[in-house]
Amino acid sequence: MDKPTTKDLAKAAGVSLATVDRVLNTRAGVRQATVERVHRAIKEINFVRDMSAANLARKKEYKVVFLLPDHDDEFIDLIQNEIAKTARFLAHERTVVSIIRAPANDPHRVAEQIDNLSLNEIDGVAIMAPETPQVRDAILRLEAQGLAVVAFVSHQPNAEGANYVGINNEAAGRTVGQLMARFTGLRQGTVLVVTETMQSRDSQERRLGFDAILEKYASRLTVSPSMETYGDPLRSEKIIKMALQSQPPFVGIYLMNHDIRKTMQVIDELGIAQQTVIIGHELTSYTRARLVDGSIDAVITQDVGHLVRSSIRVLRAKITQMPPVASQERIRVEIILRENMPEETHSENL
Amino acid sequence: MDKPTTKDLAKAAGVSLATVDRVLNTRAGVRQATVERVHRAIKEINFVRDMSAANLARKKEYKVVFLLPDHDDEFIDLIQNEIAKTARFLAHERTVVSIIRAPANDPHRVAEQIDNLSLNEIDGVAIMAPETPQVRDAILRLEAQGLAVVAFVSHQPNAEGANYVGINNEAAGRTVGQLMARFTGLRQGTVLVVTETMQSRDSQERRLGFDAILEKYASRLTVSPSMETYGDPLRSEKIIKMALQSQPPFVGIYLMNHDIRKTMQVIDELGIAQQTVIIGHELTSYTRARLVDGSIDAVITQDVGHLVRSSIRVLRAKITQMPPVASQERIRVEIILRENMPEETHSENL
DNA sequence: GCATAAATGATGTACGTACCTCAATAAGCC
DNA sequence: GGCTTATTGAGGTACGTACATCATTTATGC
Repeated sequence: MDKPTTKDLAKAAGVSLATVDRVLNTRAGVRQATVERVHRAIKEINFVRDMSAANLARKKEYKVVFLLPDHDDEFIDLIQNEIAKTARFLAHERTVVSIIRAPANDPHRVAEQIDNLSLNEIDGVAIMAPETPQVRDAILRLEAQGLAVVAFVSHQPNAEGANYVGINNEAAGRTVGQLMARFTGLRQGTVLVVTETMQSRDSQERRLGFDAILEKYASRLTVSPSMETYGDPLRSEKIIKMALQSQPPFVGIYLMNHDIRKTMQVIDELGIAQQTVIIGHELTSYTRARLVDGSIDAVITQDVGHLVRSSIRVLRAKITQMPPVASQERIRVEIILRENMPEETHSENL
Repeated sequence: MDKPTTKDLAKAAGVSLATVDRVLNTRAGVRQATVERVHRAIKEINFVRDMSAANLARKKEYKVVFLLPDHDDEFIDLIQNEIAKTARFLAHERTVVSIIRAPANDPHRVAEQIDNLSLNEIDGVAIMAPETPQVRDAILRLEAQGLAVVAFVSHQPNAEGANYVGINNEAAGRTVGQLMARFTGLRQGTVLVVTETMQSRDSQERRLGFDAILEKYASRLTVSPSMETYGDPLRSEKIIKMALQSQPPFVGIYLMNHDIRKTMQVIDELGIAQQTVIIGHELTSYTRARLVDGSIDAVITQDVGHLVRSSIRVLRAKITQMPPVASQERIRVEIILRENMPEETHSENL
């Protein structure tokens, strides 16, 4: 038996093709009873709409936008790179992606950008921005207009409709904790935690998970209060220098933020013990080099390609009102050591 | 400017639609010069064939088969499960997958099964079987008939056409080595290596990587010769008991094979030191439980879903003679500890 | 330069769905 | 029951490609 088509559906439901079409595309002018009849028939004959044919007929392009922070750290670069790569691949699937930037630490500007999107005949948006009331409201406004929204990398727990695509940050923190506990052997001492800002929910969750595990499995270790760099190299230098010099020798350092370059420079300059365990986030060409030369011991990361593709899949599922394949969309907390480091993907020239 | 269609291509190449069709589908009866002209035009206007439309018109289903070993370990179960999940998703893409089993340790029977495939109007095969001359020849025969073949999980280095989809086993071994080195702290002693058989290339590669890293970074550790269980519980018990009792206390155990259940039972019964580091392969519900209760310290695994989907993508690319997206097909060597263990995917009832 | 074969063009149908128009029917109301 | 309105049906065209048939043009060998 071949896959049932709309024709089969019509026959099974005892209605005409036109009515099937009306039901499938939720057009007006069909009695509720008939709608239900068709839906029952759909289940009965196990009808699945051929989306390729549908898209072909629609000649519609799904327009999807990534809204990213406008500062340039390597993680953002990776994301952009991956979006570009995926974009080509997506041409085959009638999906067009583009990127918009907004100053992440200015909620009003971000919200403004989000509002602009609705003017722009767009179907879905992946938003990477810290959770703030302004952003949340802007997201809700988008959704009210029927746009599909996902929270990309940064969770937006108060904008309920926006699916989160990113790792579980608490699990990430716990994982760092576990590695820190094991890699420091039986040593005692203090672990330094450096972050850009503890304002962000992501940082808070990571810290939460990290502390919980250390407390549970490595009470020999003390965790310092989080040092906040605010992304400022001068400040970085000052506070880290202070911390490293004033305290007893550190057995470990947890670099929680994306752009650890500045922080690592300071650490380099000050010179720390060989056996100090340093763990950071996100696999970039910078952290790769650090893993190779051994100055970073482990990196916790998420597959950026997966992140991007998953966001787009979720957006498209929302736009076309299809159920998403949950299992494929789960983003893993990946542990990267020197030896399991995947090859760097050359940015595949167009 | 909209995406160019075959019509645009015809115009650009200065030929008729019929000729474009002949070239695109490599039909006979076109002068070489014309073929080249069309190809040049393809590049010029950056034409990409709309595969959904093509498939629609072809009304062709891609028939793909997974040939799996017929013994039932949990890893195979995972794979089957994942194939089933993917199958539903693939109905939308005109691809039908099925599974065939063959006794992995009987090369002749495997080869026989492979030969049977060619009778069966099938387009592509993913083969998971130990590398043997019989299997290699059977694969070459398939390819000679124009079937697409990938080597699934088990590398087939001598059947050149068969792309390998699976992790780099040497890197996997190195990764285990690195974890073993770090997790054992500064302890000295012996590391036990247990495997089903060292006949298989996969085992050899893992061992190679493992040894290399330990030698380099943990010369304090001695690695035992590989203990081979041959999948036999009685033999397992005997050799492991002997090893554990005769030798000085082990600081670590590397379980290299898929089905570690039996081996773990023996280890349980004998009772080993709490701090002995145990590392195994593949994240199954069994190893999950072991990670949770702490009796296994780490698991090296590959994303089975990714494995399955990637195989299918590669097969389809080969069948339709499209270039595969290399970066997406790279299988990562994943490190799973208790804290970064992904949720188990409920087998999603149909 | 002619016969023949090879290459190319022209045209139509099909795939499964969307979307439109107009006609036909059924339901709801007084 | 007759009227209006809400539903439903019938049929066509389109999307981009595949595939088949037949007509026409061009190249090839002699």
